[in-house]
Amino acid sequence: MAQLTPIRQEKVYEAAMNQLVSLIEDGTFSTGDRLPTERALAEQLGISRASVRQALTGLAAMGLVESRPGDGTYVTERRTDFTWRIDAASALEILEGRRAIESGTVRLAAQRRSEHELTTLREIVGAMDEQVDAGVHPVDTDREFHRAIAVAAHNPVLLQAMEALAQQMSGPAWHRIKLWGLRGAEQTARIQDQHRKIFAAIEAADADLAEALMKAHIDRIIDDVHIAERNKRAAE
Amino acid sequence: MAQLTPIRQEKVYEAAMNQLVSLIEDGTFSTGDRLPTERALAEQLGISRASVRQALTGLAAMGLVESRPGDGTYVTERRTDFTWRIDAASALEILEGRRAIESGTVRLAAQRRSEHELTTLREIVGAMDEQVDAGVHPVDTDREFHRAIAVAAHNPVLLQAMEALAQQMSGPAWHRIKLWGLRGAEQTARIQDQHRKIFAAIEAADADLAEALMKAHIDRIIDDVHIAERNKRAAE
DNA sequence: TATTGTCAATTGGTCGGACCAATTTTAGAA
DNA sequence: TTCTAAAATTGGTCCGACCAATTGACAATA
Repeated sequence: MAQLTPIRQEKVYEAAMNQLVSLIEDGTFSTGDRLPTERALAEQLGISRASVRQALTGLAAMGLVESRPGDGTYVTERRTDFTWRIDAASALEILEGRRAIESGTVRLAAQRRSEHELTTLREIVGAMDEQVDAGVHPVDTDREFHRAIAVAAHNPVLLQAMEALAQQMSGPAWHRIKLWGLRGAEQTARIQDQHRKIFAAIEAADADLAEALMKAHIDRIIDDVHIAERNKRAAE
Repeated sequence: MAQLTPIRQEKVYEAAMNQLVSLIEDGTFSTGDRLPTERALAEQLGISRASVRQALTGLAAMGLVESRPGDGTYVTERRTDFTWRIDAASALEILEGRRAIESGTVRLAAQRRSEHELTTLREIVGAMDEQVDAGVHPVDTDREFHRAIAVAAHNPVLLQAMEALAQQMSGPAWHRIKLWGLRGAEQTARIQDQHRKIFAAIEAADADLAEALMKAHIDRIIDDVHIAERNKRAAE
């Protein structure tokens, strides 16, 4: 006997849902747009408002649309950026956050980096080399380096977390650390050496090594901060 | 100036949805079970049948339940051809973020936890034990556990990062992951065992062990999501 | 002028009731 | 006992009504 497949009767509200999803996906209704009113949709689709509401409820549950009473129904903004509300924190607390986030980030970067991203990183390391040789502190380039790693990790969550922290690293507390801690040709050379090793580990796709190096890198900075705090207290 | 947050009025069908989701996630209604009839739910919840249907439509759109005319509404069995669209990817991204953040958090918690925080954690683990023994899935308690660890880490940056991620873990994909990714007495027992070991490491102030255990814990969940996704594709 | 208050129109949210179609159960007929 | 047809149950759809929130127009007020 032939294999019979059960007839699947498409429900009205499912049909409406599919139609609306198509219109949203092909851009007829773009993110932020307001959909026609429920009553208008009901009329245009030739179905009852109850069915329209079922369809919209489904879309809302999937996170595709959002309804506001008295206003209308809107296509949800595809928010890649969720709010990392990070209150002003001490330099140490931020560094501890970076230690966690960046050690996970560099691990993924070592596994996923593309050739192009590898080239970018190589260029950044080279640029830092030049600046160090010229006796300049590669502050901005350093930030670029860490950001490029986050990009290479191909994870927007971690990338945004890093950027949120980077933004915090411009407060007064952070400024003082640069003055007291990260001065001196010797420290600069040390940091640059760590950068080179981290890049090498990423290039070699050695995730464990890259993670360990990044932890050591930030741990050293944390130590510097501790020393800076101590010097500061002593100076007072 | 004080920060004002817009008042968000919970709609009736959303409240019903949340209540049903909870009951499904903690196993009161298990996979394959038949829910009460719409009319019964309407009466028990004290709302109209229309609102009940909205809630059920939402759950159906998330792939949590399935309705059959003339029969009833059932908690979805493992495979359904309903699209679990975009969200699987973002779920993995969030889990990767958690892996990084929580492994750093638990390390600090092991070093800094106070006696009081230790007591809190012990109580949470105990509560989870009871729930597991009672055959209930400790969904909320699990969240409490992870949050308590972040509190014990004494780092507001990491705590806020964790809460930001926790807030993201409420989309449709997550309900499905909880439903048929982390289901089964076996998996529940495994997870609870991991929780106990993590707590023990924190209690013993063994930061390295705690970090390793937390990574393994989340890696297993990531594996589960991969498996669930693979099952999904295989069923299509 | 600029702010505040008022009112009407619009829109989504909720409700109750009604009927249909599919399914299951029941009761009756063979 | 077995089969069949009616009845009860259940989800699917529709209608009409009212509520509550929002908006915009316009008057009132400082």
